[in-house]
Amino acid sequence: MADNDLLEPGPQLESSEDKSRLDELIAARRARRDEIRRRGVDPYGHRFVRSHRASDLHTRFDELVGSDVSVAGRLMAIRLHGKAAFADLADQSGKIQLHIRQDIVGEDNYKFFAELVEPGDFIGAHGQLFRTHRGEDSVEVKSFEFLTKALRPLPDKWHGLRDVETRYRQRYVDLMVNPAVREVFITRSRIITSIRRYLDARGFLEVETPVLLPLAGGATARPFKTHHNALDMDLYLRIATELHLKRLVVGGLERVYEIGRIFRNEGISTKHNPEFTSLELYQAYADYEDMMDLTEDLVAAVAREVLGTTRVHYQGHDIDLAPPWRRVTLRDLVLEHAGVDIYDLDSDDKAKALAAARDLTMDKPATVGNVIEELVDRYVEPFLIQPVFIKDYPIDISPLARRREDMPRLVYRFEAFVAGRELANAFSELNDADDQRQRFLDQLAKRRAGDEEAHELDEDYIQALEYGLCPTGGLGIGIDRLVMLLTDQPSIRDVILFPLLRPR
RNA sequence: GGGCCAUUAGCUCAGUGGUAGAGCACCCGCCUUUUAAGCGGGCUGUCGAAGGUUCGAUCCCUUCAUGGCCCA
Repeated sequence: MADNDLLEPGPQLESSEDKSRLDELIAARRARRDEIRRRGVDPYGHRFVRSHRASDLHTRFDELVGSDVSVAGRLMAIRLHGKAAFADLADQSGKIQLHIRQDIVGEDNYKFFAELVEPGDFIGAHGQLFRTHRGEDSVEVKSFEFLTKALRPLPDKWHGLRDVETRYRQRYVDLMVNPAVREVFITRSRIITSIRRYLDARGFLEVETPVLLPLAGGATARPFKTHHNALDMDLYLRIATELHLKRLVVGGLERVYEIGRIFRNEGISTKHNPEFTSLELYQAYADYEDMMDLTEDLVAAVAREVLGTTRVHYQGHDIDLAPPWRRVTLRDLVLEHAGVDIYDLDSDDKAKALAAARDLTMDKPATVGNVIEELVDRYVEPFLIQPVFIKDYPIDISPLARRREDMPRLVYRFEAFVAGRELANAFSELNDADDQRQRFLDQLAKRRAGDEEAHELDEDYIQALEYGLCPTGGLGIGIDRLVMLLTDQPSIRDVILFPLLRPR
């Protein structure tokens, strides 16, 4: 490369009267990119063969010191010292310091680096691993290749990017400058991999069921609506995978699961994003007690594999996910914390009276089930820090769960709570087609009474049950909440790469 | 849906009824083991948007936008 043709002073910019500071910074970087081209170097390189990742050079330093290594990444900082320079090179694994000496790389290359390479750019470097006087593992660069020019400046090297809105809107910037954020999403990926490994090892088959449906069922929620043009037909985005997965069990796939995106047309909060990821699994010949065993074992196994421990720290709480988890009936818990015996709530009128007496804020009709749920929200949830299974739910809020023979107003259903939040929901599946039809009809009645979230009647699902669904246990786990728990993140937006925001 | 808070340079943040500052980044110079490198010099703004009050508004008022927290 040529060593002449230095940049014009104050690179190329005449006046900045109608340009913002950012525009000037970008223009200056563009000018340096063009200068790189003039010197015969492609500012957008093609490939580079690495021998190691940055973190390898630290963890295997004793073994690698003195040998030649090749690393590539984004330059996060450059410290020029006259005829030598230090630079921090970041790849996904971490950072490694580069030392670039004019007497080693040559005057032309050194000038190229000092004048045209800046933080944000990608380079690949080759050289000998050593440790500086101050104890920093570094690569003494013998040669480097320019790989990609960054036209926009990086955020503050010390404070990083803090602005929450920018972090979500420009997650790529968040990821490049906030290593802890990167770590959360790497952990998220490992969690999901670990779940798959766990289930695959136990004979579960991963399947994919439709997202676009003529009717959205399987949960209590409002769906998103869309339209298919060729068929001129309204479609809904799924709000659960449940009904299709159980159809597969009817078909003879005895253990199935799906990890997939669910869409619910509801408010946004630190616990809710309109699209989120669920795990649902169904196991033939199992019941909800088996699902409890599976839930606690699965969560503990994932924690052990991903974190190396079942003891997690969540927002100031020390939580131990090791089985067995406490198992308690909903009745006992509500009695304990709210002083209400839900067995006495045998009519919607009584429920309504209780809601009024307790000043419960009901966003749904004050039915027995809804009032009990509200009692749990208000009086019980905040105390459920350690993992607990709450079992035996009211039938009217559990239209897909099998009825308890001994207490017909309850079903074989549990929810698992950890850190005050629902983590899992499971039941012994209702497999009596006629009972299921009646439950759907009851839901339709609720719909007519103004409950927009009540279930729709799914004729084809009933038909599937009529062919016979063997006794089956089913389980749903909110993946995002599990990730929040295992990464100690307070908001669901911190575990979703691109959370929904209003357009700018 | 309601309440509170925030929005100032590329980033992180101060600030005042009299037309705006710091650190980092950036630019110029010096510097061959630094690491928030250092030293010297320099540049940088639709103060979220629109109205209003005022001689004068980034500041006070209203509305709106976006985000955050809490409540529903």
